Amino acid sequence: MEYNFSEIEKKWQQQWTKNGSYKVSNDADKPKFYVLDMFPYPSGAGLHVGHPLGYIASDIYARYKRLKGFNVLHPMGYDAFGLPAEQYAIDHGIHPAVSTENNIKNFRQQLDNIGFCFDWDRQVLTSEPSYYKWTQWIFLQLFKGWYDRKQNKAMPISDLVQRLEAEGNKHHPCPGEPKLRFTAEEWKGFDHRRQQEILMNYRLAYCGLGEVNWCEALGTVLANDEVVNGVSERGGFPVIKKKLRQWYLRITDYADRLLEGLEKVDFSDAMKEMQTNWIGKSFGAEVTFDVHTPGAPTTGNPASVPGGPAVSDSAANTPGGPGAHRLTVYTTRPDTIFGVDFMVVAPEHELIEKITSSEQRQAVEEYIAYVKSRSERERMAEKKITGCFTGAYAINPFSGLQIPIWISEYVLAGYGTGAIMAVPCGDDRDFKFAQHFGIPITNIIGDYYNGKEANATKEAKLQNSDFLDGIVMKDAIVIVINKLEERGIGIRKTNYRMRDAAFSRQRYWGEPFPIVWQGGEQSEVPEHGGAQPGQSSIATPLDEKDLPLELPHVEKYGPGPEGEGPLANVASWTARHLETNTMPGYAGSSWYFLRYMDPHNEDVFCSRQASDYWGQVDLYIGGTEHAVGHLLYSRMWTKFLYDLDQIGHDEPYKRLVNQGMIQGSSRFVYRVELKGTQEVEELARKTPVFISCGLRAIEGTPELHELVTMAVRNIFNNAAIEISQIAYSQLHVDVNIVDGVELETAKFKKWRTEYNNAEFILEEGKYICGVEVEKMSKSKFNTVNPDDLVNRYGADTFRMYEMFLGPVEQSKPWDTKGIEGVHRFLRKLWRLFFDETKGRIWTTDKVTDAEFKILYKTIKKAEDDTERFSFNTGVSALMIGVNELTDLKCHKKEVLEKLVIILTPYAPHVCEELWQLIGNEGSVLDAPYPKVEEKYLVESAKNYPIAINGKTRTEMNIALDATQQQVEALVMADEVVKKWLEGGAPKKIIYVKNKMINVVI
RNA sequence: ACCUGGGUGGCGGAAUUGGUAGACGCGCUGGACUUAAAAUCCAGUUUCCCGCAACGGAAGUACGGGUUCAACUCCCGUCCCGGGUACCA
Repeated sequence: MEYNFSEIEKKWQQQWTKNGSYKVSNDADKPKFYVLDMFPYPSGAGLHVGHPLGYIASDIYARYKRLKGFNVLHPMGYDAFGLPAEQYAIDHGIHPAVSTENNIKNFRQQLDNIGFCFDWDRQVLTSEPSYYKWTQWIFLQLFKGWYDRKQNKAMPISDLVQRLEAEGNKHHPCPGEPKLRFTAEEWKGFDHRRQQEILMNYRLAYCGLGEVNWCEALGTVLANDEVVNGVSERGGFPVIKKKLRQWYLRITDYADRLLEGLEKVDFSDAMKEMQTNWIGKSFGAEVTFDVHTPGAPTTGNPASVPGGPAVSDSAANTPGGPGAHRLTVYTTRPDTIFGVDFMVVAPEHELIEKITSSEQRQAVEEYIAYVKSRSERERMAEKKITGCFTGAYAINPFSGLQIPIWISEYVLAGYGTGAIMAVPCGDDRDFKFAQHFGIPITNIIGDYYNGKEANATKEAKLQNSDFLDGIVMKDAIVIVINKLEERGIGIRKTNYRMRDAAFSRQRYWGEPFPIVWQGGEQSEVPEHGGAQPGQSSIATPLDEKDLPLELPHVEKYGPGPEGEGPLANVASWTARHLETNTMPGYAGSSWYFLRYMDPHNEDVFCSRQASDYWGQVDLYIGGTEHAVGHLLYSRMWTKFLYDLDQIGHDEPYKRLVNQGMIQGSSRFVYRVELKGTQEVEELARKTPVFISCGLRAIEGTPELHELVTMAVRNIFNNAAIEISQIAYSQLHVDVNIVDGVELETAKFKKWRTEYNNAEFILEEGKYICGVEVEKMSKSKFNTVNPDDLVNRYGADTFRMYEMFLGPVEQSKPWDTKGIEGVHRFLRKLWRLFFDETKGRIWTTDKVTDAEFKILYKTIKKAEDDTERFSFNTGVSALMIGVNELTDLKCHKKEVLEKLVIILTPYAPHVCEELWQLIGNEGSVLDAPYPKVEEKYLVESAKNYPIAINGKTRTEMNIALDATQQQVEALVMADEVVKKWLEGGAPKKIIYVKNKMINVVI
């Protein structure tokens, strides 16, 4: 009787489906456990071996918890809206709904092959109207909500309106326009339009202007990814920044709660760190500097600046006439105010054109043009220091000194005020900038500054700092802030690096906004960036009973006339004045974990009963690439729904485990490009010549030239061939036609018609490919399809091998080779029960202590490893167990059936089969997880390693209850130890019970 | 550039709390079984040195320092690779 995996797996997959083995009920007397995977985007490329890694891990854990007696929810679905399907539609004319459906069918087939325990009755699809109805509904609640900072929670906007009517906005300043103040009377005096304008600036989902990458030639907005070297990736057309009306989520209102929430969830420290840094909460001050441009009239003595509005960075309402400008910076280190040697403003800063001196104007304009040609990504990644002096000076409010104002791309417009005060002795980037441009550096920290690099210490006693001299920096911070506030030239300020989340896309394949623009044309975008977009129209929510607002069918996916989304071209849509933007990819994924709990509910997004039963996701598995996007958004939505009392918990995920990426291991061939006579080049064009990787290493040498010449003469059978120059190009080759690193040349010739008559320059008779570890991707020909492996080795082997590859949380390159070993393990397990010739060999004989010891040792290790997600060592423990039982020729049912149970989460099919074959009733899926009997594991002695000065020299078997004295006596009597001591006495003997012994001499 | 993770044999990796570095598996080498192959089983496999051999010695966890009786593990610095950096998902 052989281990026939394909029959077994087919049989049990059918059986489990038939029996509804994976259906999950919303009420059970068992404790609940919710295991969730980050659902996939159903890409056209299908699954590669990297996808299932996390799913297998979660599947093992879900099955393990089920064996442990939990009611386990383990659902799956698809994040089905997104850019690739739309791009595919543009390229191939296939509607995204159609390609998405096909892709999902394919995904499902592939997933089913692997034998997951998903409850498919609960599948969610974000692109289904029955699902996005509720995405739209939640959006409407956000639109109709505002954040009450007094109560620290979201409230309905109607509640705000009542307050504004009663008391104006003095207790609830407007987050979108902090300086706006009005009384109840003023509020009542505003017309409807103005009131709506103001409310927009309170809403949690609001409209504003945002900069996008605009490509005129493609007539579309591009993602940062799609912009390379300042031009579009497709076509290489110029890309500029353009302001468009956008929707935003006011996630910044939740910044503090998103930070606090991290304390009560079980995420990795790295993950918490990343989110914390992303939110980037900092404390400091905004400081306003007067600006003076030589050649223009100035405001005179800084001390005489009138109180007025404390902070303003615009000249418009600054008294003092033309030329009187002010620059506001944000700093976390106001204590260094006397060390400010220059100011830097972002190239986008609106003050630049007003303050630039006539001498510097041309240089500034050139610099700004240069910055515009660079993508955001490049600006950040640039090591090179660039900048330009504006010709203007800021006046240090304390010293009265003139400080040059520079522009540089390392200051970003979106952070703080878009301007900084630079303190080169205390900040590394400022230091490098000062050095590069020869700006003199003021030392305010004495010996802490060595003149060679900046020192960001807060411990130094300040020098050259007037009234701060002698004060330790960290104490000076608050002194300066108080002084700033006293004099009305600054305020204390908490700043967040995180910005509000852009929530609209000028695309087709996403959720439509349930918004109608009333009283005007929504496409009117003010030319000069006025505070309010679409001034003549008012965003009005659709009635909730009219949801879902279904995405209309379109034939073309091009952008609208003003760069709006494709919906702007749909006459019926624009006739109703519906919003033409759609929601971004992360909308649907921000709450899908709730829908799984109650997927078919038509009355609410998820009943309170269901969400109270399932509560938080107990285990969430997904990649770190979502660390700051999806995870923050979904955490915010959860908190919002909690504020509205729609759900009873305010953190979606109790525990998060990040699976690593499985990287592709790419293979390369090297095509030789010959330069020589026309005849040679012609020949080489018709007959591509490839050189083996190892030979290529001697590139440029005469040896290579000779080698290639000889080879080419040989190939073309023409001894007269002369080659003037050799180059080669590195090309990806499909990993599936490479055996290890050796190219299967016959398959290669068939791979592409142009290679049909390829010739090879071999090393030692083989063509060796180049190797590089890269992201797994179709275009790199390094993807490995799980289906092939499942067909060849079975799902159980595949599952175990993916786990055996290494720690789930670690990224590692894929290598198919080792899969044989895991397959051998399962066959070896099978042979504990059945013999090929003899058939059944399992018995009901009495189990020996030695056999029990192996069993319980294995259970203990496997359970422990499964519990802590160390699946690779778990598999290893199971292998060791089977090896040892095989060595003892143990075929006893009592041992084997317990082994089968603990293996079930990893290899469910073969375990179910064996479970039945040894005569058990019911399914192994619900078998009780065996308890470890510790009595078989008790040891009385240990083989201690004996180290001399920390280096292991010998071993000794010593009783575990030995005392220090006993151990010392035994050790001193040992021959090896004596030899090392050479008659002397040891300085010390260190004895760590159950660990080791170290003799120090 | 910034944030974050990683670097251990020919390869994937193990070493859970500072305590025998290389578990388990792949590959490779040799052997057994077989007409042969597959399958299976046995032995060996970090590098270098000495030696007939057993035993033995030295080095060794990216690199350079440090702490400690003891460091893959902790600290300081450097290099390299992956992920993220706000419109890929």
